[in-house]
Amino acid sequence: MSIDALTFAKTLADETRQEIITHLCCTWLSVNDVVDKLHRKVNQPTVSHHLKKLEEANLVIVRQEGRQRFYTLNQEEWELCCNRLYRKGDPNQFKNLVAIDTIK
Amino acid sequence: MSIDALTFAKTLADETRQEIITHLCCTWLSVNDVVDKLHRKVNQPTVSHHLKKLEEANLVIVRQEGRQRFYTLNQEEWELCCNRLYRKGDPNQFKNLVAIDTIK
DNA sequence: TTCATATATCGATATATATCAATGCGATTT
DNA sequence: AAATCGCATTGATATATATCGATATATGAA
Repeated sequence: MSIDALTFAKTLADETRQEIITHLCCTWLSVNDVVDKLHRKVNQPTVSHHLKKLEEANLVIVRQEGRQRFYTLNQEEWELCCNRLYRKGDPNQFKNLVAIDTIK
Repeated sequence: MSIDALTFAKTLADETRQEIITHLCCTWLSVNDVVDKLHRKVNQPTVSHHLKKLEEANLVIVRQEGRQRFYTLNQEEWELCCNRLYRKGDPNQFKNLVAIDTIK
């Protein structure tokens, strides 16, 4: 099930999470990899917190391997959410805002 | 000048504002019109607050008429922001996240 | 001028959440 | 078994902001 536009927006509404997303496109990174990518501006628990939020929003996929957890962007979900925000020429495009959690 | 992805997300990350947006597509509404559309779930100062946020994000256009102010969705800006979040098949699409305020 | 209307602003409050240090927990290594 | 590593969770704190009542302001009406 796909998340609604409000959850999508709330998940994106944080600078650290946006930065994390930019690093998770087309790659699998462990939690500590992400911490490094952020140049240690934030600590590991903070990264864990954000990854959890992203996972709850279905915007990342997780793969456990030994004692590491690898994350990558869920591009399908990303595309779904973005397309729901805007479809060119569709007069009903804004009906999908706010309270849509019944899609797919 | 167009807003960056973080401002866009933060502006959308509120249920009341999303509801307001759905009512401002293709119509001009006064502040009190919006209050009515929201079935008075929130009061006029709250609506004023949200409209100001939307105006600061360049997501609405304002037209003053007498003692009323009419708002409508800025569809160009909306399209710009959405397209910046996702462009199918563009491997660089996520470079536009986080800190883009230099566009146009 | 006085009154009413439309909206913005202010001050206060409540709620959400980002962040970190400390710690817990499971998996691997020695 | 003991130590270590990777990550999650917890508890505490700080900050952001949504909301409202009260009030200010500006415009139009009487």
